[in-house]
Amino acid sequence: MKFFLTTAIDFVNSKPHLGTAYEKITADVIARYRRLAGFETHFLMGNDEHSQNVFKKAAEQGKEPLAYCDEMEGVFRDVWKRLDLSFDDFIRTTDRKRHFPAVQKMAQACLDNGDIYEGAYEGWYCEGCESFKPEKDLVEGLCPIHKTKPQWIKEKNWFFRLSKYQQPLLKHYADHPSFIEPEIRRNEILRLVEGGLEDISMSRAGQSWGIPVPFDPTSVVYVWFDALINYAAAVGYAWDDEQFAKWWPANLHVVGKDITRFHCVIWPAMLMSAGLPLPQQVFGHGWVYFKGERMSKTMGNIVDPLDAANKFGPDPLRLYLTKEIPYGGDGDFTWERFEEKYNADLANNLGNLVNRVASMSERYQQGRVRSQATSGALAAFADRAVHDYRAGMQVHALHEGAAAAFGLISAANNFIAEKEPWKLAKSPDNAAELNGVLWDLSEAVRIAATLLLPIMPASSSEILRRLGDDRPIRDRRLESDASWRTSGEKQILNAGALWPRIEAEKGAVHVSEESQKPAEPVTQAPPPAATAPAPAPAAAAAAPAAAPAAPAPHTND
RNA sequence: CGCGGGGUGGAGCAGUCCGGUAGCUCGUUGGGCUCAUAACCCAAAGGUCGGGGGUUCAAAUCCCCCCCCCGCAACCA
Repeated sequence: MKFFLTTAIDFVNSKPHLGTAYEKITADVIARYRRLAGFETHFLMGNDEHSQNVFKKAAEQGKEPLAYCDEMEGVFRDVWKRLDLSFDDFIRTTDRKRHFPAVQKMAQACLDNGDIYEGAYEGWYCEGCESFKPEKDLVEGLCPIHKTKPQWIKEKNWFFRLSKYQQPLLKHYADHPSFIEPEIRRNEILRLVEGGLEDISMSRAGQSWGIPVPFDPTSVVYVWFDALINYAAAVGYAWDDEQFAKWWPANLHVVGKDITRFHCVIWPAMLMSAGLPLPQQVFGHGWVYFKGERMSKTMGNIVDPLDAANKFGPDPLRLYLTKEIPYGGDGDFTWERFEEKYNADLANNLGNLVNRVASMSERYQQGRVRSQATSGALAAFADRAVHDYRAGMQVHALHEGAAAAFGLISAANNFIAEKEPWKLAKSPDNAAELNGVLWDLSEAVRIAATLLLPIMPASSSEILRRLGDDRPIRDRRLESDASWRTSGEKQILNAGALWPRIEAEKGAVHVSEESQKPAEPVTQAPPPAATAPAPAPAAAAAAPAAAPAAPAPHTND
C-alpha cells in the first residue's frame, strides 16, 4: 500500500513561523505514522516561488529572483531539518526539469479540452501593490495602503472555465464524502460551490517572473494555477510516466483552512479538465494563535518555532502541537502553556517513568529484565491504547493518538504505585514477581515509545534505545513492535533525565520575550545561550544524543 | 437579517454530528509512597455546561429567540 501526502508549498518572501511549522509538523506526524503502519510513503514539501511578492523581495535586496529563491530554500530546509521533518522530496516551482513541463502540459491539456479561453480582466490597479483592488477596498478612490489613485486598466488574461465544473465537483463531493476533511471545511466548500462558480484568470500579462503560458509567450501562468500543479509535477507528471503512475493520485493534501478552497475546488477542476484522477482527500487544518491572536508580521507577534526547538529539541514542540490542539480546529500557543505541558507530560510523566523503570531495573536486577509468559492488566491496557491510537491516527485525530499513548504512560505510573516494586525487592522470595513487574513496565514503556515515534521521533528512539533496542526508525512497524511480548529479555540502560523539569520562576523559556517583540530586521543567529536556564542545556543535550537515530530529511526512514 | 468561530468548576480545553451518572490538563486541600526529575499514587473541594423558551421519560448535546467575545484590507498556514 502506498501513501502519498503533501503540504502546501510556501511563499519564500519570509522565513517560516510557528503557523507554517504547525502544518509541516502535523503532516510529518501523519507521514511517519503511515510508515510505521507499513505504508510505502511519499511525503512531499516545497516552496512556491513565482509570486510577485517574492520577486519584489528579491529586488529589495538587490538580488536576482532565482538567486534569492536559492538562498531561501536553504533557510527553509534548515528550519525543517531542525524540526526533524522526514520529507522524501522537496519541490520548487522554479524547477525547470520537473515543474515547468508539468505546468505547461497541464495548461495545454486544459486548453485542448476547451476549458481555457482568452478574455480581459479590468479593474482598478494599484502600482504600489502591483495588484487589482476591488472597488470596495478603495478609500475615497485611493489605495488604502499607498494613498494613491489606482489606474483603471484592462489586461489580457487567459481564463479557466471553472464554472463548467460546478456540477462535476458537487457530484464528486457527494460520491466521496471524505474528500474534504474535517467536516466543517467540507460544509463550507459545499456551500461555496453550491452558490455557483466563476471562471478564473490563469495567466498574467506583461510579467517576466513565472512560467510562460505555452500558447501565449507574452503571458505567464498565474501563481495559483502554477502552484497547485507542484503536487503532480513532483512525482513525474509530464516527465516520468512510470513514477507518476506509481504515486498519483495523492492520498492526502494537508493545507491551511484558508486555502482549502483552492485545493477542493480549483485544483480538482483542473485535474478533471486535464483528465487526471483526483486526490483522495484534502485536510484543512486550523490556525495556531499566539495568546489568542493571529500571528502576523505587522502585529509583530510571530513565534519562531526554532526558539523552542533550539532549547529543548524539536520533540516537545512537536508534542505540544499534535497533542494540545484537536487536529482540524484552531489552537493556541503560549510559552506558559508550552512550559506547563512540557513539565506535565514529558518531565513528570513520560520522562520520570522511563527514569524510574530504568533505575529500578538497574538497582534490583543490574538492568536485566526477563520476559514472563503471563501478561496481566497492564498488557490489556496496552492493547486498548494501541487500538485507540490507531483509530485516532487513521482519521488524522492526532490529538487522540497522542492521548492514547499518554494514557498508557499514566497506566504504567499507576501500576508502579499498585505493585510497589521496592517492597518486593526487600525479599528474595519475590524475585520472580519483581522481575515480572519490571518486565510489564518495560513493555508498557516500549509500546508507548513506539506509538510516539511519529510525534517525537528522536526522543522515542532514545527511549527504545535505553530499553535495549536501537534499531533505526525505518525498521519499526506498528504491527510487530506495538504488541505485547511474552518472550525475550531486555538489558535496560539507566541514563539520566530525558527532560529535566523547567523550574522556572516565570519561565525558563524566556525566549518568549523576544518573540513578543515587534519583528526585528531578521536575526538568524540562535538565541543567546546565556539566557538558557540551568536545565536547558541538559534537555538540549538529551535530544541531540538521540540524533543519530533520527534520520535526516530525504533519507526517508 | 453579512460570513465564520467561540461562550463548559480558579485557568486552559474535550465532549455537541449518533440526547441518558459532565471528562481531561494545570492549580487548590488532605492523605499515601519513596523506585524516580520536590516527581508518582489516592481522595476531596469546586460547574444553574452564556440567558430564555420548546421537543422529550431524559438536553451541554435536538429546535426557536436573545446576549456577549474573537476574526473577516494586505503580508500571512
